Amino acid sequence: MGSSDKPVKVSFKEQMLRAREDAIVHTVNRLLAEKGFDAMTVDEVAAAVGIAKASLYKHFPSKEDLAAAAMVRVMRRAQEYLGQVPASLSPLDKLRTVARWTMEVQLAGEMPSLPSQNSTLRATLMANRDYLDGLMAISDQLGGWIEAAQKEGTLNPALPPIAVLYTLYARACDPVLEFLKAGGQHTDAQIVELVLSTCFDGLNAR
Amino acid sequence: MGSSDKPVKVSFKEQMLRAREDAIVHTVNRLLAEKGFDAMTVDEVAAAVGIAKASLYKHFPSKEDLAAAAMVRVMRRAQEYLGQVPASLSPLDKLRTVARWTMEVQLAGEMPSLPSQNSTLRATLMANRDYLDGLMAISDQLGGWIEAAQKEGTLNPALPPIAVLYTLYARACDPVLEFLKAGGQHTDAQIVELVLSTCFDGLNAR
DNA sequence: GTCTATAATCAGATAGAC
DNA sequence: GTCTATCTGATTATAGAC
Repeated sequence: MGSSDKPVKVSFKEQMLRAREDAIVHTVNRLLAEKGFDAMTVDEVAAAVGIAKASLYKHFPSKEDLAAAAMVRVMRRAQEYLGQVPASLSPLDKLRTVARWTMEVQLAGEMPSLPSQNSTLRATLMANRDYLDGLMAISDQLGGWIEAAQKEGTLNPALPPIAVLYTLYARACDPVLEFLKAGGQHTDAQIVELVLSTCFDGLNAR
Repeated sequence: MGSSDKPVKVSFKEQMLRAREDAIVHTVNRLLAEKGFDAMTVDEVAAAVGIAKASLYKHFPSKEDLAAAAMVRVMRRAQEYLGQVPASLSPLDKLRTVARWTMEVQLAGEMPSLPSQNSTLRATLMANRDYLDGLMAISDQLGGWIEAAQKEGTLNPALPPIAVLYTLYARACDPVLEFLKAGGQHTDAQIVELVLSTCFDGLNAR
């Protein structure tokens, strides 16, 4: 910091640092999706990235912060996706598109399973400004589409919007995808459409 | 074993043993539902039951077997419930009733979260005869109802029965229930009916 | 079978040289 | 910042007395 004589070199170093941290977070994201927070070990992360464990701790102060960075990354990716959803779509189609995207991310092995129980990760996330801001922004945008779709009469107006929102979030880490994939009877695309159908159309005949 | 002179006393001792093990398994079941397998510690279990940790290991050879016993118990409870579902109900109503029951069990804090990832627990469960038998029996019964409901035209015939089965299983540990409960805006009964509605009727308006 | 005490291991985190 | 080597605490599991 403060070296005003060699801006180019500093910038380069910072670029390398950034790239390294990106690689770390990417690896953490994958492992988080694959095994979950508890089963993921810091040794594993270090080995996968190809650096020593102590070096990891120079970048992130704890395992929780490591995971939090990955969760923040997911939030950012989601926000980017939301930003490019065609405005021409109906509110319901926007929601369907987003749900489809989350499932595709999950099938690609890049959707961290949410810290369902009272883990130490929960506390870290709830204290993380970037994570909470992202979550709020996403919830607001989806919430708007949900209410619009209900006004339009395409989404069941009897459901509280918050319940719809949670249902969509839950579909992003639905174990049904994993089960069907393990069954080996369907392609990824078929699995996505199946779960999308059960989510929006329900199990009942129409 | 083999004491043919004091059958009464032996029976009593076995009864005590059985009761103790029931208490253990019940505690494990609760902790498993509350925190999951990884976060649950054997010390915790021992403390909650009120016996020494070493005593636990006289009953169950490992933490995995402890958890497996709890999972087997859940399977048995499910089979008992299935056995008393009124035969007079339509196939669809049978499925709805079962789904409602699993959600009530979850809200009561007695539904262990499934070992979603490649945990050591998975291996133990897949080698456990009682668990697998129970799972098969349940799947067969539900599978029959699913196909009947599809033939009847009340359940969407376009869905592969296995996908419907997995969807019902997944609803048994749906995080939406926990989320809505944490929100504090709905009673347990309302939460169950909400999720039941989204499951069978879908999010779309009808 | 129950206990106390302890072994054995593993994983998160750190020290200190370079 | 990166490394090797180490510390520390938590956790599964066991030894051995009663």
